[in-house]
Amino acid sequence: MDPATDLLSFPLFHSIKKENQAELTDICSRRNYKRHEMIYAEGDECDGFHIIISGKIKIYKLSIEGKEQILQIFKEGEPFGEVAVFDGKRFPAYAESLTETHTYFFPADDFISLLLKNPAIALNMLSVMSIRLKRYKSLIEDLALKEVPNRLAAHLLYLSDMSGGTDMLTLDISKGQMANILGTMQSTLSRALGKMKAHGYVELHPQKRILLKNREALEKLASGQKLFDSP
Amino acid sequence: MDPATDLLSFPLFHSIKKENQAELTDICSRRNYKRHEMIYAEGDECDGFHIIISGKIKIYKLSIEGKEQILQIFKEGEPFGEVAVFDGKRFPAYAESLTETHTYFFPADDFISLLLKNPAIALNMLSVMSIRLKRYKSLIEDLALKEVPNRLAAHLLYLSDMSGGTDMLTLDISKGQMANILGTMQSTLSRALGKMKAHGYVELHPQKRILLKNREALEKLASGQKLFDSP
DNA sequence: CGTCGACTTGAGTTAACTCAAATCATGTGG
DNA sequence: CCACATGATTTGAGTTAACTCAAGTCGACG
Repeated sequence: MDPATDLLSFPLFHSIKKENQAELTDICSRRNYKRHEMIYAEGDECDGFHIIISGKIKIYKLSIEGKEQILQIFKEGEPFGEVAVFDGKRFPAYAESLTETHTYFFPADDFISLLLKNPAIALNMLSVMSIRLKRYKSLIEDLALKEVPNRLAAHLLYLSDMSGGTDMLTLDISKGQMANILGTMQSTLSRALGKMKAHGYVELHPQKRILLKNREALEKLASGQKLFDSP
Repeated sequence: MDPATDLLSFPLFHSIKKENQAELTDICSRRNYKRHEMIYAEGDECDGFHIIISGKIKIYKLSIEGKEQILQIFKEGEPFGEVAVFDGKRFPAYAESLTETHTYFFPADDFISLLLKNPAIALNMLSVMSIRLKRYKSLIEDLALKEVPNRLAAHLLYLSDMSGGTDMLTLDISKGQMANILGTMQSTLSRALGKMKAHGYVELHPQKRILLKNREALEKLASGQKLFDSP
């Protein structure tokens, strides 16, 4: 639990210079959140960003009627809230813990001056943000160009990738939350999953588990092809 | 037309160190594209990124049926293609010139080593990418949570912002391309604009010009409120 | 003035939405 | 260990925004 060694284990800081390691430890502080606690709201002034030590949080937007669109779910090791650090002032979305969560918090100004002394970390940060941009681009593509079953297939395959390519997924969120990631309703998601089951592409098991049975078909769906309702 | 002074005029390079200015000039080269030329395709290996000297390009995704979703349109002074430089290997979307376009091209490796010597430029780049992430977040929000008329209102107000807050917009793209930005069909866009006109929110003028007549109503629409079909 | 691409309008269809009811899981206290 | 309560999920029925396809109109430009 020594912060110094702890911090260096995050990929973001691997390449920090020896002489700045103490500074890194100094500027960061620990923050703790209970389940379902608001970490920041859209429009809040940005004071810094977090790296997750343990737990799980969601970044989301709210419509005027209160419907939510989840932009991303972050787990241990991942930074969040960094956008507001570099572009200026305010958080562009909400952040809320899904489980009990512990983070290291880095004040914006201190972190920027650390970056100026450690360009390698700035490069790491650029790479983190690049990956995020990429993900957002494909989310936009999905929302604009694909229908729900196709988005669902893409998401299932993504989840499988994230857990090392296994065919037996264990969802760590409710199906309602998953619908919010896919930009649809719980009932629509349920029907889409039902159809996939009927076609033998997946099996639904208790305790939020889903078995992928026909990867090939799912890949086709994910790439935008329509496989349902042909005959 | 001296590249050296030219390059320094881009905000990205304002803070470059004196001793690296020559290097900056050395590594970059000029590229020229005719109207409607493909600059790179999704999945292409990334060799570097561009800054636009003059002209206009679109970044877009294609669905399997060939429908396009425009992610962004870039004009003079803006960098593009930088995501692939920092995260690795391949371009996540297509880039195509909309008009005759001239750019400075920076090879990825050379640029990264320049960044390591000029952390301030890395910070500028982080800020550029932060702004992009923010824009994508709100595009996702719009696509997932709002209907076409609301997205249209938001986009009109955005265009007005971009041109200094004027009420008389001059579109620099066709309505068909605009529909692709909004994630909808040309015909749907046309109907939505028609409704806005009928309600007196906008006036449609020849030569791609649109006059915003009721900003307040447009703001309400943009924030997700439904104003149509009440009586 | 004619032609070509851009835009609008019309008619019919559909994916996904809303709202509501029914069912299923899970955890708790008796 | 069972019965019930609570929340999550599924199913049903009706509605709607937006889609497709097609035809018609406008407008810019040679």
